[in-house]
Amino acid sequence: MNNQLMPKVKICGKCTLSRSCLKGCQERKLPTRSHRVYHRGMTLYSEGDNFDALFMLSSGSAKSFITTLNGHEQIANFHFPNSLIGLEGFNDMVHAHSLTFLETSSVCRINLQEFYRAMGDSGFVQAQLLKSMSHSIIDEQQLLLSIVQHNAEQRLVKFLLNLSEKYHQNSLSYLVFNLTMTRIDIANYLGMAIETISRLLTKMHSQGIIKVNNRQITLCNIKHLKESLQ
Amino acid sequence: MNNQLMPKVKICGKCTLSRSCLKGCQERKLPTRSHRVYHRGMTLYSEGDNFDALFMLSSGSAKSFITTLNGHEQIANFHFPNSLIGLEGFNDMVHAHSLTFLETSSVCRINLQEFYRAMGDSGFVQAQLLKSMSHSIIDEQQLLLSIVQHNAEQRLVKFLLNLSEKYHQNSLSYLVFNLTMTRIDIANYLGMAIETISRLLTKMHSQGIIKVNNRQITLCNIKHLKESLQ
DNA sequence: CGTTCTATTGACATCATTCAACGCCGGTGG
DNA sequence: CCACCGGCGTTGAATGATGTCAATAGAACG
Repeated sequence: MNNQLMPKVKICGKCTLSRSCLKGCQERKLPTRSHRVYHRGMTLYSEGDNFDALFMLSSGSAKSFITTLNGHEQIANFHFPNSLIGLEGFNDMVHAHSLTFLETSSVCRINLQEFYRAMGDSGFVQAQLLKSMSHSIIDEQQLLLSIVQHNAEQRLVKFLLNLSEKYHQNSLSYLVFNLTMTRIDIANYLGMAIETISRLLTKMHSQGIIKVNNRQITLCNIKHLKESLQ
Repeated sequence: MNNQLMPKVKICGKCTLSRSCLKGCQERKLPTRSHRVYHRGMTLYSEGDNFDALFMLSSGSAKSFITTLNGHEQIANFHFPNSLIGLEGFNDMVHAHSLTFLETSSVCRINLQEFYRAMGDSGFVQAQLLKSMSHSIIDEQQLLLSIVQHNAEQRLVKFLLNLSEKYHQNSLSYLVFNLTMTRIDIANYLGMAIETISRLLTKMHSQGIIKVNNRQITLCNIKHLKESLQ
């Protein structure tokens, strides 16, 4: 049902592990890259910025959002490690979103020119990029469908299960984890009132399905959660 | 706001016009292609089918949808001429959707192997594909945002404006056009009850903002429609 | 240690769904 | 040609889920 793998592009097997991948990448004619650390609230790029690089989130988390005409921020996506960031820039070569970090995060910058070169050299890189973009499309659509045909509680459950899965993919506990985003962010993302989020969390907590302790969530009954999505 | 261009890949300038593009494509080492006509209700591919080709819709319209566990059909997208179809297949090389036609339509099949070859030969083709996929991502997100932060009337208005724009891009009237999908399809797509669709259309009709005559829609006051989205 | 952001809870209002009845239209068969 | 039927669309009344408003409390940050 929601066994969606995060988009992954393993251009350089060492990248998510260490900075030493730079050398390896050069040897294999793969894009050179530079790592950098950002802190909560910092911005990687803004809507309309020139699109000259892709980014791989090595650790931490971020939100990408657009700003509507009336100045309202609308979150389009949350990002977790091993997520390739910036794919929407290929459309008209400027970033369609802004991206800010939710916590201290490490990012790997992949220069676009070098990325193109790597794509030309390697069918593998090319296939991985297409796969990644294709996956983004499917992911978006999954989210869309889940919002369209689920009620508020189901949306929230689905959100929690997706988070759980993403943590799992990064070898973290999928039963106990911390929300790196505020309820405001969640409400914004899911298109609900924060009061509704709060009420639903409280309700599920008192039903023993989950445990809520500020930002820390424990999934006590995953089976029940999954079944509630039908 | 919603000046989203349809994804377009102009590999062969003649393609949308005639069958003679085949020869031209071969000369330029571009993907060979075969045209075919489908009628209302016919299926191009189904969820899980092997992904071995992309498709370009030359004329007509179609819907792509997934089938949920309980057998419910959920529409993910409507497609109009010059739309590149099947991009979600790159993820795991099977189609993630099913696609059926809403009316008599003409489709151009682009063999995947040849498409890969063309991508290798031509940076232009490669760039156009990336652009197209990137555009799909943005499109999805736009839809998502509009659903998330708009009420039922605004969603419907946005849907009509998007349709209008797509017709415009295909050199058809953007003020008067025919819906090729049923209200059931629209309701499904927008995540609303068909009764709500019906009521809203009636309401806007009686307010003189639009005219509704069965499947024919006339936008009488585009300015007002756009403003209602804020 | 106070200010600001974030989160919870209750009372109330409202928009959208659900259920139900009915009309329209096209196709099919007697 | 008419009668019947099924899919599509409209309309009304009642219900319910979710948003809004308001008050308060807790957490985070300087």
